[in-house]
Amino acid sequence: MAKAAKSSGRKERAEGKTPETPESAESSGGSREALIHAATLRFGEAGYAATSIRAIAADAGVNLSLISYYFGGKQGLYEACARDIVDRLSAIAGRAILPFGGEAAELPSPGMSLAVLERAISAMVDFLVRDEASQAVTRFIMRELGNPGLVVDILYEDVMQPVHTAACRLWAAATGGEPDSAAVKLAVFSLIGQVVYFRIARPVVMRRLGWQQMGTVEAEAVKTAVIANLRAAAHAVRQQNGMQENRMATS
Amino acid sequence: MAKAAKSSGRKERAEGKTPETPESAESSGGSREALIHAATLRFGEAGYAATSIRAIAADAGVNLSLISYYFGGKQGLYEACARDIVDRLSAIAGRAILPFGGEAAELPSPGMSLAVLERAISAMVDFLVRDEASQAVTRFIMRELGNPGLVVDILYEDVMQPVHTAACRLWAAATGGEPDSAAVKLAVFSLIGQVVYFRIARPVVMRRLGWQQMGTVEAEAVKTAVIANLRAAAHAVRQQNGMQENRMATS
DNA sequence: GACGATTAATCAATCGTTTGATTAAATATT
DNA sequence: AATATTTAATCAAACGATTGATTAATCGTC
Repeated sequence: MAKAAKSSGRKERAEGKTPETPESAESSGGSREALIHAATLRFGEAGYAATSIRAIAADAGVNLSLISYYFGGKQGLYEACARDIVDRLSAIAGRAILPFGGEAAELPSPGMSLAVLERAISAMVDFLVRDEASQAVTRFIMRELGNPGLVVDILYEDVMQPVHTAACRLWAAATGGEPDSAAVKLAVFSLIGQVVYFRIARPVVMRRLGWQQMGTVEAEAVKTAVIANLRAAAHAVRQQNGMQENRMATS
Repeated sequence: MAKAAKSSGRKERAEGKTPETPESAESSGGSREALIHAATLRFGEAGYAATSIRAIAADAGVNLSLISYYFGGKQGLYEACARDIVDRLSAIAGRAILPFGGEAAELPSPGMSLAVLERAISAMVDFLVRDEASQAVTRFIMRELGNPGLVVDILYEDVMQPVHTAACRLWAAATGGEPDSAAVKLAVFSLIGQVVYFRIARPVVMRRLGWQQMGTVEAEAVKTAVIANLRAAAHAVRQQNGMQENRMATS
């Protein structure tokens, strides 16, 4: 918040001298990347305030002062992590759903649109619920959503908004609705929400289901449940919109 | 963690004298309650590490040392807040859904069971998505879910497990299924997840929908979307279970 | 030798906690 | 009833530890 102003007008020292994102990738011995990697894990696990830059430096195996040297301070390191996460997620989304539902994409048939959505949901479950490596990223984002600021702005513009818009176009194509209508947007949010919740409430879900882990079979069960809801909702909306179902063998 | 042992074996002074939960409610001038109230807000907003006990004491208008005096320290105060939240939520759940789907409750007809679930979802949206006062509580719980510990254990046993079990019984009664089956449990989790997500991703949802606030009409739109999914899913499962629909005017 | 990268040492600030004293109320003793 | 004793509640002050940040010196390479 007031940190951006502070980091820009700090002293004379860091004034424009901070090697902000050395374009030449790994100019150093990788200290910069090691710091971002270690910091993303730490920040994701415990949050900003609970994480000390000493712990991050120790994890990265570099000296404490390199944080100020490369990022101007703790806040700058945090923002670099956020930028890194946004870039990674943006890259994933760019090749996952945008090619099918993006602005420039040719929309598939209703049946195919639904199938594309189902595969997207499936991939989302694998990433969010199963992949252990995504835990830190997920928590990082959820924490930001708690105190919406600049990071959420960027995340929304670069990732969430494009993905949600693409999903809305697919959903509208699948059910016969207006892609920009509130009903479609809310329906898509509901769909996403189910998956996200299985990530957030994972310990509760596992406990209630008696699961010892979240492996292949458990993730498959989650997919089945969410996709069943997706199909049921699509079917209901189709009928409401007077759309004819093209019965096809649902695997 | 090591705090429990420490607070019990402090010195001679507080040895067993720490007024742990003075049964006589407001024995003091309300300092204890003021601390819990202020701490719940602060902890909920910024998290444990980011909150200083000085800020809490200032909010509560009491002296700093009273935190150690009443709760043995910061950790003890945090746990007292968690206990307080669990108690409040447990009381809400006790009169919201347990009377209809609880172990001892007489299960309503399929149609009525669905209606009860719909009303429960509606109340959940009002509390989670609309009520501003619930924000701190919600964040408090989500943070705990991130690092599941003793608090999550208690929360699960006293609130989540009973509520989810009751909802499963209602869902099974409404769709004709086994209340203890994995499919039913996951379906109910999906339902809850939709509502919770609208709370977590509130800033994103509002932005995407172009909403300036989350008032009555917006909450109503969310309810409509989630309940539509509930009905669609119930309809699909009913058909799959060879259950006959009793068409009734859906408002 | 110039310069970017790295280091150890140190800074002031803030943290949670502890201390000793003070006040007011309750309890016991006379 | 009056007095002495004990207890609970509150406070200001200080403590040691840790925090993020900064400084000046060193290293390695071109």
